[in-house]
Amino acid sequence: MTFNLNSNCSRCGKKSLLTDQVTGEQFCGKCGYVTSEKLQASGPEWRSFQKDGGSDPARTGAPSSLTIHDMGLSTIINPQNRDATGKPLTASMKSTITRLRTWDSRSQSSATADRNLRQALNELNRLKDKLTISSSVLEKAAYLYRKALEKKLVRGRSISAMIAASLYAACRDTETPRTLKDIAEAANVKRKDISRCYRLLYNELELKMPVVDPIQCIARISSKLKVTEKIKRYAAKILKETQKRQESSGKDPMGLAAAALYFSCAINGVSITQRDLAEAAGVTEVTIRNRYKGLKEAKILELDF
DNA sequence: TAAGATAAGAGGGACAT
DNA sequence: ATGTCAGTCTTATCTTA
Repeated sequence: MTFNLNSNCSRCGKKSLLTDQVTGEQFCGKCGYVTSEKLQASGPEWRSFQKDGGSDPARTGAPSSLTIHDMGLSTIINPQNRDATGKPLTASMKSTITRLRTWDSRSQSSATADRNLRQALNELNRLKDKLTISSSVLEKAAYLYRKALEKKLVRGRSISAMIAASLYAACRDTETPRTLKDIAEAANVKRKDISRCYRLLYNELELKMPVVDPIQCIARISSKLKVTEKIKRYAAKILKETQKRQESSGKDPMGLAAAALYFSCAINGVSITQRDLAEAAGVTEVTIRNRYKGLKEAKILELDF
């Protein structure tokens, strides 16, 4: 969308004519009067992505036109539901993009920001497949990244670290149990970098995150192991008790859940090695032992549920 | 072989300077 | 802003049952 300061609105007379980049309509920003429905051929050539394999950055933009103040480089998100390689988007990505288009049409995004966003969304799409993320979480992640972009938080940081951090934040917010480690492995970015970006998002966007519930983690760990419902329920009871006694603050929720499961197995006569449990939970055996020791010292294990 | 113990090192929060 | 401190978690190695 761009200002056309040379002409006046023929209804209200104000110099506030705007051009819709998609339809080419000219309308007045003050009174809404549409002055021209003629399609001006200044729309971007989206073909360039699909034809050239998308690797040439010089060909990613629209053809510039001097008739518009920004030379036609103000962008919209590609109205075709295809990714940068020309493949159709998945259904969940489609809804994400649809929402972003709405945002996009309302803000004057720069070409670089748009390119950045597109690259990030590509990465996000990749992560979704690796981590099996639901579409609502995905949208949240895209939204957060968008906010980060607006606040210029991405400058000087890697796109993949930032989009991974956005995804992690979205998972935290929706109580989807994914650890920093999970995401770091999927994104091929160091855990430390993602965590730094996450903290940045957390502070700058003033996010309020619910604390990770270890009970949620039980399901996640036991899905990788074959564990009966009974054992899961027992482990959940242990965790509820530790939460009640404030034994759980500051501890890795995955470690807590793993220790509770370990004990639950022991009580129910199921033998399971700390090693397998540690692997499924993504923590070390030492951590499980420490949490287990903590449970013993708190006498939680002496309770009869 | 599984589990426990110990030690060194990393990263981040709280708090003071 | 910067440094220190206590607490957590990880990695590695050794010991114990």
